[in-house]
Amino acid sequence: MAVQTRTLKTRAKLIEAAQNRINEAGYEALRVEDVVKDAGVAKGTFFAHFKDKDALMDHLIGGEIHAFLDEVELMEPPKSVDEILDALMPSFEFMTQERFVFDVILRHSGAAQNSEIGAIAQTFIRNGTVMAHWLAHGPFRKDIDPALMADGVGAFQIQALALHFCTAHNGFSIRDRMETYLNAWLLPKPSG
Amino acid sequence: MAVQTRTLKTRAKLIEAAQNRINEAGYEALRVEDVVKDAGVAKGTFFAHFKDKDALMDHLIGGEIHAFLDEVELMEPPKSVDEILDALMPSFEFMTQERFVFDVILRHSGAAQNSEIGAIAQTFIRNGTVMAHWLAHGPFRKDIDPALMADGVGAFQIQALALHFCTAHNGFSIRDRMETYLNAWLLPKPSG
DNA sequence: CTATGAAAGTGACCATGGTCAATTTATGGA
DNA sequence: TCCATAAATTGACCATGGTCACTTTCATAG
Repeated sequence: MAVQTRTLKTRAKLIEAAQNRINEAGYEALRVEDVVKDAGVAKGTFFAHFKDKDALMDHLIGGEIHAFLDEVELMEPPKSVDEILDALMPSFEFMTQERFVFDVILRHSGAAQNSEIGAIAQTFIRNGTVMAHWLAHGPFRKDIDPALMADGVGAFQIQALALHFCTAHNGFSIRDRMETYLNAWLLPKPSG
Repeated sequence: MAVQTRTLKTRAKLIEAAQNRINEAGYEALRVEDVVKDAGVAKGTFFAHFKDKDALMDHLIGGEIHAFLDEVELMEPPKSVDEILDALMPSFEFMTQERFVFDVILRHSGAAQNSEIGAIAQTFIRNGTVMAHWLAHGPFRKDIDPALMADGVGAFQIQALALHFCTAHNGFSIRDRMETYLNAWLLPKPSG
């Protein structure tokens, strides 16, 4: 049997309720119990729709990041590290709004450990694709595969975000740190 | 008043009980209730010694990693990417034994968000120090600060470990992936 | 040796995510 | 229209991490 309209409606109610709560009080404060109460369904229903609370978080946070990527994909390939940073900063802002959000992203960035790939993991893949295309067409090092370059940008992204939450490493903004990383990664000058 | 002997004994009992359980059934299966039962103390006592379960994990996992670093610090500075990998692999093995372990490490790698720095975060700092020293004295690129190089190695480490748990990225071993990363990061050849 | 205040320890209790046997609702065929 | 089956939903219940008012133990001043 195909999925019923009812199912889609319930799912929509759950997601809307969750989003509303998050808009009010942030991601960390979200409680499954509140969501099902607002959505007017039983607790068990929630878990029929989402494997666990984290799956909902993956869906919602992944959705936000996908929206940023929609913007990013419309851009011209950047011609400098600075232009790359301009493109990345909006999503960085989102990812650092709450430590909790970044933790969810971290947990899910390496893709689902088992089953199918989640929304956040998808954004990383999508990000890699866009980035590889950009890097292949920009004024950057040519000695390595653009996919590898993109992979590295992803790694430095995580690093910069992680250090942002680290009390020992303040004083540098994420953008400044990323700029240092990307210059060293994309524009190495080992001879000079 | 100074800390009492009693305190140290209780703490030791808790840690020993936890370590035994972990040796039996792994990190993920650890239950606070089991630990306090084995240690012969009340649940509340556990939380008087550790802020939360994660703090115990940080202590135990951080301890293991510190032991690897003890070995690493005795080594001669490596003369190639391959030798760096030889030095890193043992701890990689430990970090990938359980997805759960890697998640704990990820959560704590960026140092404590608030209060004082945890054991795992310390290992990252220590690792950075050793690595910077190595890189400064090895046949690697000279156009950037060794500390920055070390920082990058850390970022690629996380990336390689994360991808190891990603079903979409199998076929490459961690070591192979790290080798690719480190060659591109430490020995760039943008001209050729 | 005893009183006293601080440190350590206790366990009933709470918060919250997650499960599952039972129930209700939808769908398609006879 | 009615039945059989699958899908969807329910909510009591469980697992487990974490809290806190209270009790016990310790160290030291007098």
